[in-house]
Amino acid sequence: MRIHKFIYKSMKDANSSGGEGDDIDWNTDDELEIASYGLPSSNMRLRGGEINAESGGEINAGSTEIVKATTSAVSLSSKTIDHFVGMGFSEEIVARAVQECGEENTDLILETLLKYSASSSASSSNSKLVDHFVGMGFSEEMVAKAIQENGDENTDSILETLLTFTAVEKSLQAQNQVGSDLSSEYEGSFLDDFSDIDGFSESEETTNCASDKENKLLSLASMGYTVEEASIAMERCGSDSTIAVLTDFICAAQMAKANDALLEEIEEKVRPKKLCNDHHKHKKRRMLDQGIREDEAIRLPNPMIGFGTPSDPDCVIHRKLPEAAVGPPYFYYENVALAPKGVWDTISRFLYDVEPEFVDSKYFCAAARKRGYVHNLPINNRFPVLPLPANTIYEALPLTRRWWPEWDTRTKLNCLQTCVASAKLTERIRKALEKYDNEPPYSVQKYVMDECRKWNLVWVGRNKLAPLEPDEVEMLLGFPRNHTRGGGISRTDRYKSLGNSFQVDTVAYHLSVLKDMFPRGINLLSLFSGIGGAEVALHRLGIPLKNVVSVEISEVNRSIVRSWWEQTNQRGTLIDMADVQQLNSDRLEQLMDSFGGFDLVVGGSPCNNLAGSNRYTRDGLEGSHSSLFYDYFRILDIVKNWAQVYNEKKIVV
DNA sequence: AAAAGACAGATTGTAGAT
DNA sequence: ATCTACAATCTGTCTTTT
Repeated sequence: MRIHKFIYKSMKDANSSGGEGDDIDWNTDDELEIASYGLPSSNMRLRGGEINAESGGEINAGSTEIVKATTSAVSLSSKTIDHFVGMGFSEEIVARAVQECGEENTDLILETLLKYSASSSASSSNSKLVDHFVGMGFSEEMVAKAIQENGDENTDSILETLLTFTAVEKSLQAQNQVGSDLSSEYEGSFLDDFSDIDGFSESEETTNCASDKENKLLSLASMGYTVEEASIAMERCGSDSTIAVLTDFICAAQMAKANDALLEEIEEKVRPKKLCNDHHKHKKRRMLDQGIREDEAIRLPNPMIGFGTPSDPDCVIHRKLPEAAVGPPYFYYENVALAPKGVWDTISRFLYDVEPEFVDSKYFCAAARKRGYVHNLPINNRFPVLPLPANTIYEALPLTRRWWPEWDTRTKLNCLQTCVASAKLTERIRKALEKYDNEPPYSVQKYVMDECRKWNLVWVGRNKLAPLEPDEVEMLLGFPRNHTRGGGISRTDRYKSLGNSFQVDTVAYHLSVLKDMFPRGINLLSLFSGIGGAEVALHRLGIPLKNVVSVEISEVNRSIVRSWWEQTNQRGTLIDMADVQQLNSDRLEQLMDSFGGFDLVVGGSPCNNLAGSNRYTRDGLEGSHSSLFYDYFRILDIVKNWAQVYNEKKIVV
């Protein structure tokens, strides 16, 4: 508990220049500077070589790890003193501690400093005690109540009580998200209600899981993060995540918020000028605004060909990956390109600041599919799988050619989605067209074409349009015929599974560089596998699949992949499971220990809260499904850390 | 109960015009 | 530089049918 007290205090001190209440309060100049350049989490990462062990419910375990990581990450020599002073210790004390312990052993120095800190706070008088905790950011009222309950002797239990108060208060606020103004109301009432709430929480949360969760929450709170941040992080990353992963998450979230705050700050600065000198300054503000956004925000390329396509292979010859991103293991993450603003910035920031490769599959096949791919694969010497797919609608669906009118100039289909047009619609179109013997007037053509583009209709007879058959979608996406057919899957589910899948030729092109690197095959971790687009792509490339761990929530999809696996005479092992959220580090490490880790981690997390077609719950990356992205990150991070430790061991041996 | 059918705009970015 | 029109979009929910 002492350690927490200290860290909490030092964080608060470091952040004293701004921020209050629920807002993220990290406003030191250095951090804002980092944020303003859109720089990565990698600079902020608290990742040491040996912090991937799960904390076993001990309240101190998590934060001790962080302290170790932080200290070992800092270079020794003259910077040591600055480092600890920056943590909130006085220069005098640090100097003494360094003298006592030597410069080398930063852990020991920290321990000594903590002892100093603890003994000094233990000698405080009562009023000093109140000030002490108020200085930490607790309200006077709360502190008084806590001291009353615990006496003024035991500072540890006082702090514990305060943290519990805060946690309860915050969770109350979170539950009643009526508005930010409510906090003052709660401040008045929480003390009276507290005993009841306490009883409730104790009776409800007595399982190990819950107490571990609570401990982590408290650990994070004591590190200076708000309980709100901490609980969001635990929700996103899973409650069994290590403190390191959780702090990673929070840091990245803070980055995002800081970026927004910075923008607002600048706008605030310029806004008064706009008022006194309307037109001119208005323009200037826009320019400034756009200037920053252009630097910050990820923009979609036009044409959307990424780092090259089979027909145009040499767009970008070389790229430099951020160090934290360099594999092995290799990773490949996919989602819709046309996501709400800021989504790709967040995704990229989490995935080690790798720039997404945006590719439209219309450069690979006869249907468009605008997707972003974040991966750390080499991009030279890619090659397409053979046979090359049909490149136009005519080639893909030759029987439609006969009925295709002159005025329908489409050569490519639009994105293949999960829903198809109704029979009613195609009937309306037919009736509209039947009024005319020859070519319909422009207005009708326009109507028909709009519907054709919206629903991907194709001509199957005179005046007769139809949605694509599941077989045709299969073929267009590069899957073997009947891949999703039979075995108990309905037609509707086929459309749904296919609509949510990879375009195999596109993905295979990107993955093709692995063939020479892994002639004996790879171990694959496939998250959100769907109908196995990645597996099919690798198989079609002739890359042997040794061990495949496939995680997919839909039972019919798992069955499709299993069936494909058996039909293609695979020599490897397919392990499938349902829920990425249930895939914890213990299970992962057990798997990785058994066959030597993963060579590739593929995943396309749910897009339904990002996709433009969603009228109801397009909530962005924090949506109930799309937030599973954070599980991709969590799991990838575990795999990367495992690989790092594994490689270090290999070097030693 | 499961499957199929019908229908529900908004958020983006872009190209062209002013 | 702004404005405007236009195009694209791995969907959800309710109702009807099987």
